[in-house]
Amino acid sequence: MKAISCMNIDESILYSFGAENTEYKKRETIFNEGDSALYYFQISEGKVKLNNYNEDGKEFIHNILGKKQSFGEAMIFLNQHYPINSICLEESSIIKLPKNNFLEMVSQYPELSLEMNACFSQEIYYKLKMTQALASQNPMQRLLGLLDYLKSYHHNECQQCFHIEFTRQQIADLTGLRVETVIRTLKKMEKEGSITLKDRKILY
DNA sequence: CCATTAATTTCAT
DNA sequence: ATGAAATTAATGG
Repeated sequence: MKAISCMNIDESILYSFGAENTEYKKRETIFNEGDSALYYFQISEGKVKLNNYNEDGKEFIHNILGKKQSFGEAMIFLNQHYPINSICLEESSIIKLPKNNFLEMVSQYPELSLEMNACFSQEIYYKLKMTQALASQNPMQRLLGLLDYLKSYHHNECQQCFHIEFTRQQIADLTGLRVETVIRTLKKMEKEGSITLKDRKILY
């Protein structure tokens, strides 16, 4: 299956429709839960996490996105507020295109709609798989759900050579597990041969 | 070096 | 078995 990085629109097209580039520092917020969704965002450089905090302050990360990936586009088709926060994990350069300009762009480049449908489909498919995995009490099932989800972003079909570029803490926050549980479960998985741990890298 | 951040272990529950 | 706290390792200036 072709992996789809959602959604990578040529930067020059974005600029021609009035997009602007904003630099963010590490830990800086791009938008907060409750803000109205007014822009399409695409990462030019850097890394962004989408998260929430539960009632006792524990973080849940929905996704971590990198170069050439977009976020917030689903909300553009709704008159809704963001249900999540977006925060930069490192110094990042983000292109943002106002909603109306975005819609104008899509109407002039209808093929973007198709691409976007493909992206949304992919997203929904893996979100469902993640939801299934997260419904399990078993930490290993949760981790496998996340690993499959992440691996789906990349084409390489090779066995255990896909490097998970997240910290243990981030993995914990993505799966709703504690960091110690992640560490312990990863070790168990290595023993069973489902992953490889080299130095401190996780290969799946 | 020192400061910061991440990974792992220890220890109490 | 789990998580908070302490310890150890690595990274960056």
